[in-house]
Amino acid sequence: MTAILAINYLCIPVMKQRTYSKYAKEAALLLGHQIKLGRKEHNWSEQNLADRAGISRATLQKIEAGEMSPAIGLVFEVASLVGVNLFEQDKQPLATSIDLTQSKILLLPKRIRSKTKAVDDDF
Amino acid sequence: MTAILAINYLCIPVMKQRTYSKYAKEAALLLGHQIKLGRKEHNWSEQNLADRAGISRATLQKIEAGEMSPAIGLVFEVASLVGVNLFEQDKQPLATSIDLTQSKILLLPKRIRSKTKAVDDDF
DNA sequence: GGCAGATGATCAATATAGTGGTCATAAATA
DNA sequence: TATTTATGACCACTATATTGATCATCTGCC
Repeated sequence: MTAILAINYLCIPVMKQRTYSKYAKEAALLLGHQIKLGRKEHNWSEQNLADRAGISRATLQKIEAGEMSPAIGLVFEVASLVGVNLFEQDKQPLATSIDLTQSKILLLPKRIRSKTKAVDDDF
Repeated sequence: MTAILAINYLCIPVMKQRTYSKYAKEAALLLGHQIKLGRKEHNWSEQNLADRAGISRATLQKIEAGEMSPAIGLVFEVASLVGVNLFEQDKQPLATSIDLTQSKILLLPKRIRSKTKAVDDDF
């Protein structure tokens, strides 16, 4: 019994332990904090906002804590509910920026051909 | 044989079919397009960028397509790799904005008490 | 034209996120 | 102060994301 539990504990949870850049972690943390602030400004409890977004309170807590695991759709949905501005560049509607970016993509070649063979072509 | 397949198709995949606001969907789409643009400007192939980020090419394709399911940590990590500016407000380092937001949160009451009992206290 | 590499798409297997539930504790209101 | 509600934290279960692989089809480059 104890042996089996030990085996489970030691062997089963082989996690990948992904790492993130400092910038990515800070961005998620900032977004989470802004959402928490926005929620409080609306005078909404965690449960209230979670219901509005159609997610569980546990997930909302992860989002507000700036964790990296929640789905980006859930995070953006909550952010939009509390009025956090994603991409507030130039006060344009997002659709305009989408078109602009898309047109820039179309100017570039459809496929990228790497001249070298390795993965270290930046310096 | 055919009957079993029909049962599987009709009954097993009972999806929740989550809905998202237009704003959230547009934000994800814009971010995905900006990442794709950034990747091409670096002359990186999908596989190349996926390797740098430590994710699979399939996941990167979802991210660039602006899908809502990828984890926010993966999206932000890829965005930082290609140089997309999350939260470019005021050219401040993100840490400064984090502190600023945190201090605003601390000014508000620690717990929110809703006066009404229902979920419709906004108008 | 020919080809090596890039992209689009799909799948089964597995890792992990999301949920509903619960508990203890903190703190706003009466 | 008493009470009611919000928050923080945890758990097992289920749904879903992520992976690695594969295949077909394109496309930049020689």
